[in-house]
Amino acid sequence: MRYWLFKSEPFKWSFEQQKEKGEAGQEWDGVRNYQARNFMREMKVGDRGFFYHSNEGKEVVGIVEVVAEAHPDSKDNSGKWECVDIKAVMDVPNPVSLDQVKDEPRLKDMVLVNNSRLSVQPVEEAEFKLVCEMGGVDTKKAMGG
DNA sequence: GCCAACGTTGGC
DNA sequence: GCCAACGTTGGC
Repeated sequence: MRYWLFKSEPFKWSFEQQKEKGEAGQEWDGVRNYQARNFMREMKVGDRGFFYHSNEGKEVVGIVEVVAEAHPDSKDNSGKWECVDIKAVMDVPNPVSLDQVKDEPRLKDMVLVNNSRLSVQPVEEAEFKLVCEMGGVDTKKAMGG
């Protein structure tokens, strides 16, 4: 089991919209970055991730789960790009802001802090757990245990 | 709205 | 294959 972070501008695709898709989940399409694509290729069904709102909010607002492994992006004609499907698992009761992440020394190595432009990122297990705790999330449930 | 950081493109 | 120019992202 690995952990990830999915970034989206809320006025393009918000966690609210993600939740409306329910158990079936939704393609995480539109990623046009090789690094991000390669991370998606590494994802397995059942992996958990954060749903992060960039630009507006700048906070971790939800927990998601990978429900389909990398497959061609249905919105792409070039054949180069792939995406996974994810579903919403639960809200983060107290969304964890970028400022909070930056203020926490134990999170200084998070990709979110060091490579803020990458839209799909890996998250270390310890980082995932800590952010869950900061957000008031039931850690066991969030981490699939 | 600005601009730094980064990734991609294209001329050579 | 290098690198300058350009476009995009995202924090501020």
